[in-house]
Amino acid sequence: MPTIKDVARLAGVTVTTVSRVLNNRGYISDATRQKVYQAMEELNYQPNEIARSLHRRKSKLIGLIIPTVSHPFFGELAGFIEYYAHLIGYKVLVCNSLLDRKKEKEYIEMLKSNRVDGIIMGSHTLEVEEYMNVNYPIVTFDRCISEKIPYISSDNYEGGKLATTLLIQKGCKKVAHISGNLQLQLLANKRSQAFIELSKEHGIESVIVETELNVFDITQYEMMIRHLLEKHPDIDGIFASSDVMAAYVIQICYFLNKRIPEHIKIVGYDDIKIASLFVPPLTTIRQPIEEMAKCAVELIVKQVNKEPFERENVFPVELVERLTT
Amino acid sequence: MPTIKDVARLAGVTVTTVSRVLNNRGYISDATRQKVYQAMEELNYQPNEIARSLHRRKSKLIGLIIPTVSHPFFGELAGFIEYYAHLIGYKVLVCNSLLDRKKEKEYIEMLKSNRVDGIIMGSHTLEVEEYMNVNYPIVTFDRCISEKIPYISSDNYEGGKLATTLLIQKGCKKVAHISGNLQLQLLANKRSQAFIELSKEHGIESVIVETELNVFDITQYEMMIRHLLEKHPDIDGIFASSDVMAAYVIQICYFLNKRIPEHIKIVGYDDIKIASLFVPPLTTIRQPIEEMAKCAVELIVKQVNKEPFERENVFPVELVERLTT
DNA sequence: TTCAATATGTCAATCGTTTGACATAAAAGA
DNA sequence: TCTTTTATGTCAAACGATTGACATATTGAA
Repeated sequence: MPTIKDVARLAGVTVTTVSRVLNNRGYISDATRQKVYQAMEELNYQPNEIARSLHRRKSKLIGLIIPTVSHPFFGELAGFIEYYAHLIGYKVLVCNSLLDRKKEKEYIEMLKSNRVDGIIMGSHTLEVEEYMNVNYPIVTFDRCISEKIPYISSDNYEGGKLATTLLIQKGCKKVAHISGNLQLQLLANKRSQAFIELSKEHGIESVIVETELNVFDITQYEMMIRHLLEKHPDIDGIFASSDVMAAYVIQICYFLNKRIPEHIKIVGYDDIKIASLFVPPLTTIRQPIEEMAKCAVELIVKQVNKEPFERENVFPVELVERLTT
Repeated sequence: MPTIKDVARLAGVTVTTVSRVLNNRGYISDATRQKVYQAMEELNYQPNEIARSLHRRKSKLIGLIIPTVSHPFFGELAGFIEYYAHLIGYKVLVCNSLLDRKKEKEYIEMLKSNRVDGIIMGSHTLEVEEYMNVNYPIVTFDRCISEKIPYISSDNYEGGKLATTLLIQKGCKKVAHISGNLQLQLLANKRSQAFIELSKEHGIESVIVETELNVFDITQYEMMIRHLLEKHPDIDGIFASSDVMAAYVIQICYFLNKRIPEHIKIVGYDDIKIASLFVPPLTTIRQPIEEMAKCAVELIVKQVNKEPFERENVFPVELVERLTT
């Protein structure tokens, strides 16, 4: 691989000059600039970003830790994060924690070693204290870690409220909620909180089942939902805390010959792309994933540049009514 | 951030010694080793991987270029690639080309600048020649670029054959195929080729519609499929070249009151996780995504280590029969 | 006692780039 | 003509780690 020296030699100038054209600083005549460009072209020269990073002590790298990019919600989130990062010259190092505490910790260490400029945390199995000595620009999804660390979330309470209210309005007499893991101190728990409060407020019978940690044990999900519907055959409304979860519900209802929305109504959460392709198309609470992703990148950049930023970034949620309610 | 010098100072040894314990080379007494570890602990020291990369001229970075991680197939692929890369100490830089030629080129340049150890290409809008001066370990998904570059694909012809044969066996009289973009020189085109040959061989009427490049124009897909089914209302079997595409088909059939599988049978391709959650659950051709991802990482590593490797890596495909046929 | 193995230190180059300080020379403006 | 401005060069340190060559000192074993 050619270095800046090779370029300098070929262009008949010094490395200082090459560096000057590379970084647009100091005086450079057009003639020299052209010579240098030509030499770079000829050698197929690419400045070594590693050396640059080392020197300027900025890697232009953002670390992204999520449960897994293969989950549609996080996949879309990661896609947008990478999109907005790329727009401003940042690269994204994707880390799939699989909600494994050990991996999550390893990844944080790894990202620190690689001197990423910031970390976006969308996976939260670690204790709050563990973040204390991460003296990095950091942004959190759906979890409030400390006074200093900014977080991003959708308006979870409002989302839970919209979902629950819709079910009640549509005439449900007994509603169920499939929540995420409530042990983790996630802001998403407010969805469940809203569900509980609203159904109580309206005097509607309600039941909650909680999801285990291991996100992708398909048969386990099936069992759980099946069990729920068999134990409470009179459930006529379900608020699932994610669209993927709602997909399970829809399918099980199909096998149980419960017609949607006649016998049972379903509301999801997230509004991932494929939710509109379910049969029937899923009514869900839309999180503005793109805006949230953009915000995450901006929050990292602001911290890098030592600009002021908002700590609380709660995004409005929207009820997208399709055909499951 | 503390450096190796700070550690040396605190431990009362030289940087050479610290480096020796860090890299496990030369003689080191247990006592010194402990002192050094303690100093590292105390300072919360993380060796600077950027400096290391610069010196050893290996970044332990793999670049992954795909259309977008938010597409379920590529999301799952990316997830597994990251998983296997992480197992052996590699990190993954994810690049979403959005099938934009310019972005794809930019990303290749960027990855070269960042001196990634290898590139996994899953997005192919570029001309073959453009790859010529990528003198990197490289692996390709579903495209054969040159004599030297290894590629990975599923047994596309066999997949197309299995799908088409199944439709015919199940009694379809007029079958349709929704292909990807056939201009791109992808190996996936063999799915279409098999479809054409098999339906002709069995004397079955067939029709093909081709997908445009812009992957995610939802309404466009809908229009296309709707148009297809309206123009040919007697189609009773569809082979979609991806599960996502099949999801569109299923939904449109639902709206058109075509019952699946009674009136029309559908086969997808990929077997993404969510395909089993469709209603009805999708019959599809399974690509062994995990094995393919593992292979991609291994092929990069083998090239990095200058070990011999296979150029053609075609993975067997499996018919997963669910309820749409 | 002597030799080898073990343990650590010293020194400096290297990876590829940036940058500051300074020198020099040509071109341009007053 | 004299002074700026512009254009380039020279030199060397810095970023943070690795490594080879060599020196020295302490062990322990023969």
